[in-house]
Formats: sequence, structure tokens, C-alpha cells
Amino acid sequence: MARGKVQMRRIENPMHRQVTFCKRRAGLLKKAKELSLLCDAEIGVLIFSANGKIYEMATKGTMQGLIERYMNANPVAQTEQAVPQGANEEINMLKQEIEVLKKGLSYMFGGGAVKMTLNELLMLEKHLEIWIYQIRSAKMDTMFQEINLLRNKEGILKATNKFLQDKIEENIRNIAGFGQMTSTIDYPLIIPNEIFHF
Amino acid sequence: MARGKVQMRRIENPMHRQVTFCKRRAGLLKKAKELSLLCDAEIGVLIFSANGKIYEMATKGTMQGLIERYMNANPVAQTEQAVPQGANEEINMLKQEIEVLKKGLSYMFGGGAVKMTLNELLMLEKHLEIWIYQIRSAKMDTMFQEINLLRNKEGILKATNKFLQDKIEENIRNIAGFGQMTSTIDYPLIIPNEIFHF
DNA sequence: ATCTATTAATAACA
DNA sequence: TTGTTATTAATAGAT
Repeated sequence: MARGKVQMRRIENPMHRQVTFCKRRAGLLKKAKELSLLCDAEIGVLIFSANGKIYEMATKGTMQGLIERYMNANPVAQTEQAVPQGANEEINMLKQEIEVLKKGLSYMFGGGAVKMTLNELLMLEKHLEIWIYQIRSAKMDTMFQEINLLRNKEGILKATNKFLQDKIEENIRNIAGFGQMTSTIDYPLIIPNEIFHF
Repeated sequence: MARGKVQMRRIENPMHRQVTFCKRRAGLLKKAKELSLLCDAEIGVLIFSANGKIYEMATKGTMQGLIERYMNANPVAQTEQAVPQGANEEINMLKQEIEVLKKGLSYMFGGGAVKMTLNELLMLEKHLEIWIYQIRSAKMDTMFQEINLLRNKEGILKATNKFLQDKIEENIRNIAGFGQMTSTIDYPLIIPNEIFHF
């Protein structure tokens, strides 16, 4: 954003890249802090540089706390089938899984032209069951969100109402010294949704 | 940064706060993506709004993967199960690859929509149902083939058995002229599968 | 690291 | 939530 537009792709010159990384990293963290302060949000930022350095920022509390909060909200889909005994076993299982998925993709988009073994088909079936379960969860979430959206709107409107009401009362108190109001206002104010263009 | 300087403190008006939250959140995520792309960094952002809503972004892989990488790098008195260094890295890479494959699937089924609408989720669900049906058909086919294969083997074995049995009986008849056998042979003969090289 | 010419973000408004 | 526009803020390239 200065002295010329920059193309949005990896900066090849390592020196330029390093400088830009420093500057933009600072900018990003500043923005995060501002958002947190202005809007009373809790924000965590994790940055892993290309050379493996780690930068982190948590606007309230610690990154650990944020992560725990995140983990609590997002219970990781425990898809533990056979608990691997060692890391190597886990690696092999994952590799096998990847092969199955790749083959499955070929199978699906090749119209069944690829041959799969019985075990592969069984694994793919299990995966599909998990996915379809996840999709159904996402579907429910979306529907739930639509409901919550309406509730949020209501909450914001009520809060705004209260905020404005307080403002008005304050004004009335200020004016009171100059004489009695000739008219009164009905409280609480009801504000039509439409004027906020939600 | 517009139409007047803004004081860096919590925005009291709830409506203004909500609008600012939306816009600055989008801006922050955009900045994170740009930094990641320009400088080849891996970035994760976690945002908890004041009303408890969670927003997240991971520029490469998943937030889970990022968190694990962060945890691994930070010796937070973690219950390290004597896993050789580097193994976790590989596991994370593989998990990431699986995520990519899954995302690819969603992408293809969902017509490229990252954020899926309710309708898109319904379509994806239908697609997966069709796929799982096809996989189950393929599985049944494979199982039938295996059954038939075994039946064929059984038939061949029985025929062979019969053939050998006849041979032996013939031998016995031939030998009978020279005297009674001193031992008997158990029938039917069982022939190991291996000799057929299936 | 510091300085500016420019671009990018965004506050207020609709 | 989205779009527009007047302004401020961020920053690319140079120093």
C-alpha cells in the first residue's frame, strides 16, 4: 500500500520478504489488538514464519487459555477406530487412509473404473459415514445459526434501545434546570427493525 | 480511518460496535491471509466475540494442526509420550493431507463454495448418500466375487479329491492280487489350498 | 530504523 | 449484512 501496488503472491526476494514479514506482522498484531479493544473480543494470533520461528499474541489471558476455550467449543471429532500403539503405527495408518481416500476419489469420479479391495471399500464406507455425519451436523448448525441470528438482532436492538434511552434520560436531566418539559416520551422506545437494514 | 478519527477504546454503542466488529474482523482475516501468502508464513487467528461467537482462520492446514504445532514447539509441561522427534511432524503432515482431501471432496461436491449454504449442505449430503450407496454396492460385488471364488476352489478341491480317491482305489484293486494291505488310508484326502496358487 | 508517496482500510451513512 | 465515499491508517520503496 505504498509506492506502488503489490502483487498478492509470494515475495521471491528473501530480503524484501523478510522486511515485509516484519512490517506486516506488526500491522496484523496491531489490528488484532485494536479489534479486541474496540469490540471487546478475545483474540489470539499464531504466526509460524517460513524459517520456523513462532510469533504469538493473545489479547486477553494467554494463548493456552484461548486454545483451551477453542478446544472446548470444538470437540474434536473423536474418530478413534483402533488406537495406534506407537507413532510409526499411526503414521502407517494415516498413509493407508490417504491411499484409500485417493482411490476413493478416483473411484467416484472415474465412475467406478478403479478397482478397490474389500478392505479399502470398508474403510471408505466408514469415512463416508463420518463425513455424512459431519455434513448433517453442519446442516444443523446452519439452521441453528439462522435461529440465533434473529435472536442476536433482537439483542442488539434491545441493547441499542437501552443505550439510547439512557442518553435521553441524561439529556432530560441536563435540560431539567431550564424548566419542565412540555411533553413526555414513552419508554421503552420501540424501534422498527427496518431502519437498521439488517 | 474514515470520516473522522476513532478513539481507541471500547465502542459503547452496541450497533456501532457490531458493525465495526464485522468489518474489522474481515479486515484482520484478510491481512492474515495476505501476510501468509506474501511471506510464506503459516498463520492462525482465533476470535471470540463478546457474545461468545467463535471465528477462526488457518492459512494452511487446519487450526487443529496449528495448535498441535504450537503445543509441540512450546514445552508446556506436556504429557509427552516418548515419541521420537519428527514423528509428530510427519503425523501432522499426513493429517493435513487428509484434511486437504476432504476439503477437495467438499469443493467438488459443493461446486467450489468454501462457506456452504444450507442448500449446498443438503446437496452434499445427497451426493454422499449416493456415493456411500455406490460404495456399498461395490463392496457387495466384491464380497460376492470372493464367495464365488471360494466356491470354485471348493469345487476344484472336491473334484481333485474325487480323482485322487479313484486313483487310490484303482491302485488298491491292482495291488489286491498281491495280497492284503497292511495299512489303510483315510478318505477323503484334504489337499492344501497352496498347491493351486490362487 | 525512519521517511513519505501511495495504496488499503474503514467510519459514517444509506 | 452490503455498498459507497470521505478520510485516516498502513506500508513499499528509498534513505
